[in-house]
Amino acid sequence: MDPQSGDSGIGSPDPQGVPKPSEGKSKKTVENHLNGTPNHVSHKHSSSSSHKHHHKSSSGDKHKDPNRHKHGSSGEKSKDPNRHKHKEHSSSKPKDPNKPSSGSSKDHSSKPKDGHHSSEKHKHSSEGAEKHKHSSDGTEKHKHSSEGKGKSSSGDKHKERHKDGSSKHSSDKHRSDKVKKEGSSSSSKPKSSGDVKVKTEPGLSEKGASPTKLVIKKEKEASQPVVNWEPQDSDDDVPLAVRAQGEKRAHESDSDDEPLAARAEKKKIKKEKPAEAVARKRKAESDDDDDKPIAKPKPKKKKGKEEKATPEKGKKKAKKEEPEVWKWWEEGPREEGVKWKFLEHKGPVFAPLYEPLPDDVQFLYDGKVMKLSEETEEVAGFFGRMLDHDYTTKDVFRKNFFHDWRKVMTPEERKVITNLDKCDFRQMDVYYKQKSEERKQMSKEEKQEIKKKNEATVEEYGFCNIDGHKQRIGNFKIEPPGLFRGRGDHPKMGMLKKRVRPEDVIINCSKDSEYPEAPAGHKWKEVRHDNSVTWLASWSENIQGSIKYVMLNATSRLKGEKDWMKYETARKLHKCVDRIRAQYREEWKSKEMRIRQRAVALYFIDKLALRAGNEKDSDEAADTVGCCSLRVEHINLHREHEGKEFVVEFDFLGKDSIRYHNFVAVEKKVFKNLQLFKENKSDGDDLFDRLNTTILNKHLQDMMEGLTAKVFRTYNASNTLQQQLKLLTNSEDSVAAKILSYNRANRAVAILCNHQRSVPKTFEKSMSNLQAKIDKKKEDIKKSRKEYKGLKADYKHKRDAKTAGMLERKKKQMERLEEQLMKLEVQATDKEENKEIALGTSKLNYLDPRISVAWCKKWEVPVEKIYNKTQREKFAWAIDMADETFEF
DNA sequence: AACGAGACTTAGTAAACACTAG
DNA sequence: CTAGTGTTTACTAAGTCTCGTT
Repeated sequence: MDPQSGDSGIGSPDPQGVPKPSEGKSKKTVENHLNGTPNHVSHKHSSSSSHKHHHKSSSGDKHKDPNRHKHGSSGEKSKDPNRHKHKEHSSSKPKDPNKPSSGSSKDHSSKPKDGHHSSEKHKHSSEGAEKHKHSSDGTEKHKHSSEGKGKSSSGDKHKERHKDGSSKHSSDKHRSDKVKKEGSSSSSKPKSSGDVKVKTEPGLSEKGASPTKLVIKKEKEASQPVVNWEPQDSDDDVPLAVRAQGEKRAHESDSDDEPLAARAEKKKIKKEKPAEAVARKRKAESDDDDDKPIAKPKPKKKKGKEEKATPEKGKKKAKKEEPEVWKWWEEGPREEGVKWKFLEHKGPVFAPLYEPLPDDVQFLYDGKVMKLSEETEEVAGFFGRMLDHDYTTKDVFRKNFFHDWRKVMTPEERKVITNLDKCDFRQMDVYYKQKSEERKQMSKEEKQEIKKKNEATVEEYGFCNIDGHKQRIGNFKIEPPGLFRGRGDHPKMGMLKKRVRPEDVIINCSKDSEYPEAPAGHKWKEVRHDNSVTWLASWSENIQGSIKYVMLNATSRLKGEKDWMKYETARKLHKCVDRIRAQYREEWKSKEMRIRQRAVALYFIDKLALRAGNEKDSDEAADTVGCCSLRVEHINLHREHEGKEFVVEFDFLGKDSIRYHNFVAVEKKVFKNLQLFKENKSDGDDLFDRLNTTILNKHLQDMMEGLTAKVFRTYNASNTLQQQLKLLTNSEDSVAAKILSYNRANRAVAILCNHQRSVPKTFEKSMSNLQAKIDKKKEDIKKSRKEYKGLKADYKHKRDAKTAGMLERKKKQMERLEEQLMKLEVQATDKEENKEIALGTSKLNYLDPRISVAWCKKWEVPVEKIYNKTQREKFAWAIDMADETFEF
């Protein structure tokens, strides 16, 4: 049946072990989601850990390796024969479609198979032929190989990709895995392989892991020092700083003239999108009339009034934030394409200006003190403050940084400073560390004061008035300057992220609102009134040239409504997924290569919850892929693996350079198709050369309105949660045990979606603390039990009321202790299972909150146990509308 | 079709904060 | 109250997908 066999699959995981992939056994095959999932985990994690180790070891623990995922790539980069095929490779291995990776062969145990493939291919002569033909014509895509030198063609593309030639991982990574596997196989992640987490392995897994994690580290720090809008500047410094908020009205400013209407006009043309349709379906009854009114509140209004939207809640007012509770979900649909009718805000808050270093903090060049100009010093400080980060030792990072740093130097400085190796930033590093230490040591009062100031800033800039309601803005602070640190092996790491000025910022608000005022002495780049978009301000960033936006917070109606629609679309898919699955299975047999590729890719997206995989430019970002952009080197075919037939091994870096490594048993037709897709191609060539996300999404759109590749992730994630909850929840369990079940269901989803996290730095420690607590509790119980026995014996003799009372009390105590013990144990299990899996992402972005709310209501688990305050705010709509009968 | 800009969602980590045990 | 921990929030990079152009 269905590939997914999800159902069955689902069931399979045993309640407890569910998450645990440990049992990868049979299920894996089937399942997909569930079982399959687990697999990933194991692999992935393990792998990851291994990688990590790498780093760590190599790089030195402390710093985290910026590239965590990169695997050993960092320095060595060994060239992975395979990967780069572009260039040299091409020549080298031109043809061997099958085993392109000669070198790697060892890694790919599958080699033999390849041979098969070829033969097979012949078999499917028809197909083969077709393919060839395509290839020939398919020039567009670099088709490769077809002819001998195909390589070259392919080469080009790839070339560009990894320009540096360093290939990343592939081989390395494999290697590492292997190692790990062999070595401590178990240790890594247990999962699928059946072993259960062997945590024990101190060597690799644990230790390694944690450090590894660290490795990750990010670029963030760069900006850090920045600080917040703290006290100091408050008023003066600030030209940029917004605080000036004066009183005057800038509005008249410029462009505004364009009639709002006009703008709206142009945009609105679009047709309604699915989501919208859904939307409307929801509450047909309510009409928009009411919103209308709100819409054009008078310009001035300000906060006070907003509450009114929902009369009822107005009450608490004074107290905390707004009375909130504006039940926007009970209102009728908005006019489509129009995101707001009225929008007023105070504009973004800029990063504080640079504060020059005190004179005693010096920069040395070639051992000699050198006074830098302000800007040069500022940029030097960005580098200096991250000195203990591993990436300041990376060539790419250093090179990019130095290049950009020189650009801000004065001619004289540029003349002198020609070698980064001769720069000594250590005093800056020390200085900034000291400053942050001081901040930590501040007295309570001082901290209090800062906090107050921050709150005032939030109160002033953190909210906007949209259609008469006061709503929180998500990111009203503009990103401070610093050194860019992309994730993974990013070609631009170390580049200078420039300071954003008001002149770079476009403000979006109602024409009839009070316009935000640019900081004193500055002007906005533009003030526009586009109500077809949701952003309040935007600017373009200098590293990738992309646009950054100031948008509303997740609790806002704009975001909430969209989120709700997202789940409605997924539920819609639920209704026709069988049909879609049947179709793509049928298409595996299609005569047309492009149809088969599309069908196989869709199968992966559905079964494994892979991301769509848009194409990306390798000069601009790390080399990562998704389903449609998988390359030949990312999958290995194993006719047989660990007792299963037709196993596809995935090993690639996905979003954020997180590794995805999984062994998946697939159906024979899929396997055969993959062999064909790989034929005559070498590493670096696209696996699905006749497919891209546009084609795929277009096809999906035809099958269901509003359907795109990512809907499958949402659907499978939510569906898995619902099924797992059904499976794992025991009515007799205590609330704590039920929560564990919930977390396990959540975990199954996180594994499916490959949501990883680094092992918390303090994991080992906190785990052993927990264990100690458990041991102690056990001791207590033993003691208590003994005492109880003693009392009992006593009572036998005395039979007096007093002893009876004591006996009773003792008994109660024992029970209490046992319960506490159980709770601790549950906690320990949960923690261990969650070591390197991040539940947050799926909870926040993939799981229909109504499923969780319904579950809570059904089992009488307080929602607070599942969602914290922020989450409850974000999912207020679901909490309010779902009852225990909700079905996804 | 291929591109590129634009808009918005999804993602993991570090900083900030809250909480607890000592 | 302090230090150590666990949790939440801030931050911003990295995806997806749409749309208008060429």
